Amino acid sequence: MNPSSDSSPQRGRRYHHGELRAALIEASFDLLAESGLAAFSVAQVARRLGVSTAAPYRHFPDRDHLMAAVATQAAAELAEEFRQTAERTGEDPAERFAATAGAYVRFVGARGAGFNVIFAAGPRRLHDRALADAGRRLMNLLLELAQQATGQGPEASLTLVEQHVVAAHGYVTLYRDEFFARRHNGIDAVADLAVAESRTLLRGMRKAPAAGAGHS
Amino acid sequence: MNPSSDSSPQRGRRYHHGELRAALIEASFDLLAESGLAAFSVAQVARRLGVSTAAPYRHFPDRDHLMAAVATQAAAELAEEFRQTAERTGEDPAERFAATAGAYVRFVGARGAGFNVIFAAGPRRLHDRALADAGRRLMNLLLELAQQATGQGPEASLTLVEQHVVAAHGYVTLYRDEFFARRHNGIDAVADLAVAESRTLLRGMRKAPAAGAGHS
DNA sequence: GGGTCATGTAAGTGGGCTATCACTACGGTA
DNA sequence: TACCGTAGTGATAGCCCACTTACATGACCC
Repeated sequence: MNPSSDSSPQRGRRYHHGELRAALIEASFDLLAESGLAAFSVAQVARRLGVSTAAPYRHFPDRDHLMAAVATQAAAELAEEFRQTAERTGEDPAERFAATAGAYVRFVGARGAGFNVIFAAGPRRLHDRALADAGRRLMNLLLELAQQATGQGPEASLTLVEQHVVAAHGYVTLYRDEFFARRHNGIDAVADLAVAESRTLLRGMRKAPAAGAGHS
Repeated sequence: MNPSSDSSPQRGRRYHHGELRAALIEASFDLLAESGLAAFSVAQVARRLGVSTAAPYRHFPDRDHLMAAVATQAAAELAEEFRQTAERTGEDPAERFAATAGAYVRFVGARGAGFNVIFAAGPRRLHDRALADAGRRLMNLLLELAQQATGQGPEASLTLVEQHVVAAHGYVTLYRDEFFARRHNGIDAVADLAVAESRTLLRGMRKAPAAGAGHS
């Protein structure tokens, strides 16, 4: 009887997992994708890997440090996703920018982690340098794509990025809450809605580029 | 020693609270506003009222029924808020519609409950008639305002409502996650952003009214 | 004044969570 | 081959939660 056949671990690992740190982060993504941020727990992640609930604390001092590691990786993956999506989309800068909204929705659908995790309060309190840098790089990438789309400076483009991000994130969260249950089924349909919204935003902005928030 | 001076209850109530059901709903709003949906618990609500943790179960069979009552009231209050906001805003139907985005952000900031609560999975499983009706009325009101703003039929207007709602809700959630911490402080600034986004959406839609989600 | 019943309390059950502690298995190296 | 440090285990403390049960209170009605 090969021990690899009796339970969860692949390659017959028995006592030492070997790459538990990386496995914890990966399992965290799975848990987030399946159950959401509210249901996330260190114990669940450990159980999912078939390892004792104390094991994660060999690799992360506490829950927030694990979350920060997940968030940092999410930011990096998301940036790469945006880059590839823009590349794949073609030459039109407006379409390249809009396409990232769809990429965001699909990414969060598949990985469970988005801006809510990357900018979450817990990990943020740690002042984790790697996480802060990854978050900044992600936003800068979007800002760059937005500037190409608008042909305008960082100031006006930042407004567009915010609107874009907020809308995409709104679609994801309301999708998870089953707000769209009846009308649109499947993450791809919602991703298309987010892209459409981004296009609309850009059109509306071109029509009145000086529109800001400024009154009240 | 007057008993009214030793603890929380006003008017010297001792054993019977008298209007605990309504008080539980009201305290739930406070808790949601302060700590968010993830931190909501029946025990916290009870403690906040200075009442035993078993007391709520005299009025609600379980947690989800309390949440459903809160959600129903939130939907009704929100509808009233939208109506008053539109009224107060003036004659321009586009502005009347856009203004509801700001009202939504401010309402969720103050009361802690929005579409995430109204359409949450838990209460929805109860098939609560009052909640379902209140949610429908809320969406119909928005749809009506949107039709006046676009001058178009329900189909195209429904898309606008979705975009509008998603954006407003996105602003609220990312505001709570302190996404805007640096640039914009205060719920009013974020509310203005949501209004601006709604205006932009409407402009963009007028420019290309046939834009749907349709490709994938 | 006495009974009744809705509405409250105290105490407890069973469960999940974070995190710690003493201990153990194993891989690599002298 | 002996041993040592890394990376696991199991048990446990301390906390919070949802919900239940038996009992206490007091408002209202006769």
